[in-house]
Amino acid sequence: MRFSQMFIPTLREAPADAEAISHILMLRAGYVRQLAAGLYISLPLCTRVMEKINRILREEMNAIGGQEITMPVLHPAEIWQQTGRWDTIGDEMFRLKDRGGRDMCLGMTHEEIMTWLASREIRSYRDLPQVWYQIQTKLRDEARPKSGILRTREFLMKDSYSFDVSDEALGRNYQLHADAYHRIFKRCGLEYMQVESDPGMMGGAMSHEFMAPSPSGEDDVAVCGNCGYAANVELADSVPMKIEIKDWEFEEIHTPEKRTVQEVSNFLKLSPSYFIKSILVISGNDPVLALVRGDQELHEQKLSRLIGDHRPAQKAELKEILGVEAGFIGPMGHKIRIVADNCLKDGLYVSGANKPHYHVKGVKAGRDFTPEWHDLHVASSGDSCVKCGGSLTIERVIEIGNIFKLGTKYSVALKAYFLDEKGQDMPVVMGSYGIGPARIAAAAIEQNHDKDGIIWPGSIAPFDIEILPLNMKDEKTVETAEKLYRDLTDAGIEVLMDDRDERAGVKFKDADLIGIPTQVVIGAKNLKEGLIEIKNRRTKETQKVKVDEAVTSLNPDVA
RNA sequence: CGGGGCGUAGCGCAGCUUGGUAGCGCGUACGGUUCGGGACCGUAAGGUCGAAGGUUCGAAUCCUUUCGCCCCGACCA
Repeated sequence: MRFSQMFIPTLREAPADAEAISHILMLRAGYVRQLAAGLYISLPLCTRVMEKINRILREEMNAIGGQEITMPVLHPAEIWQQTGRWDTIGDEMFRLKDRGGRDMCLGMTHEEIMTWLASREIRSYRDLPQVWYQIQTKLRDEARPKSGILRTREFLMKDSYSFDVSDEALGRNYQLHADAYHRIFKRCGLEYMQVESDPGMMGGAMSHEFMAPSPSGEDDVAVCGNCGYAANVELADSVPMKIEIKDWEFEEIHTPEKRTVQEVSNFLKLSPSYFIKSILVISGNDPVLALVRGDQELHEQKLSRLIGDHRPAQKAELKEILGVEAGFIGPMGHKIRIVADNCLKDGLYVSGANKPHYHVKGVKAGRDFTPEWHDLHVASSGDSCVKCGGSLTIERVIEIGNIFKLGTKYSVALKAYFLDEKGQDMPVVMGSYGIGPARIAAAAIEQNHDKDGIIWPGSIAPFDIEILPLNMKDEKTVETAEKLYRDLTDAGIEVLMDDRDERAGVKFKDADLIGIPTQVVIGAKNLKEGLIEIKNRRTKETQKVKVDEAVTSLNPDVA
């Protein structure tokens, strides 16, 4: 492809409303343009990258027996009503009516439609297993689109669905997908990890996420450096840092106007880890007192899994239920349900005294209060691994893929049953598996760039090689470039040739921005000695090569 | 949805406090000189100042409403 014939609108300056590196570079290098919040136009270069990624996805999905199909993006409401998600999903679903007044929605995912198809077509255990996938547009009315291409309202997703006769069979397909995902992300040149994740509202039994470390990510994972335990902090278990057990008498301390853990901690010159943080929440109509150590954050999702939906208590409720104002709550002497983080089992602590402007020192679990024990804290750096005791670190990541064991939730709701060998009607056992190709591209940029621009991993770069004839008015340069362009193209290499009549500097700058892994620089001076330069975009290392040996040195199959 | 910020030429910005009819850099077009890391000189085109309403002799500037975009948080099947 010739640069002059390709639409590559590079920008000298980054538009002001871009923040994430991948967003800035995709705009500057002429890969995308924004249409509206969370809606992006993919320009020619980006489209090539997406095709590269999608090809890898197809190859690996086909390799595990996936069959590509294409589902509509516009869905009738009824199917979503049958699984209940029409009502549970809310504003994130784009809804509309057709001319006949029928409720419709735009697909944010395809469990329902895939299951609908299975329910009509799968009759016998002999029809199973099936793995169907598509690379299809999803639409979600995101509360907050952000970070350029990372969180958009319309995006491509590779989503596959497995249909099996049993949990064991599902387990096999689940593992096949996990293996395929590892191959996919490796081939795409990403640094990534597989972590345990919360099946959440997908209603499944087990799920994992594939995460690419990047400061632009939106999730945090806890990773054990020793045994490899890795989990989304949404569910990560951890053992908090141990504290030295104090030998305190039970005593009341006057703490005037000191309400927060931080304030009392400063006042008493005592680390926050010696405090009990007491948080009153209302679950349904019942108050629940949740306790974590002073240096911890209460984990809302863990609490939800324990006590169900809840909300923080209001000030008035707090006073009414506990008889004391916020800031001086302690776990002692209350009749309500109390749940506490495991780490409070041992040791003596400071907590509110249940009377204004007083705290107590020497509070002991089992003696002064008897809670239900659970893991209720947010894992943080420095905590210990629950599996091996190793040290946990927290990393910011971009979610690039996920796999779910769905079980029979959707098949039961949509009556996707089959007859087993005994002639019994059984619900199909399902899994669902997603990958966001645009997120792969964005993560690749986040992980591979420098001050000058993008550095694509070769497998997903828009081109393999960019040829830079530095002076288009020099006959020898042009002649050499044209021949090399033909020879490389004939050798099956994807080449972009910057044939624009631009100054050398402009070509260098644009080439670095665009990020094609290998640059071939053709300049008059070197040409006099019969040489051209091969430059590695990542290392900036340059190697001078004889013109007639160029194709050989550049062709990885030969070299 | 809560909090914050920003909308002025294709892009980046100034002008707004203290109203007087819009400017700078880059880019674009044309001419010339240049030609290995975003060249230089000259000429030119390009803006209903996000939109609507109001105040005023006069509004980019003051007031009201509204739309859009970004960031933080909540949410994220």
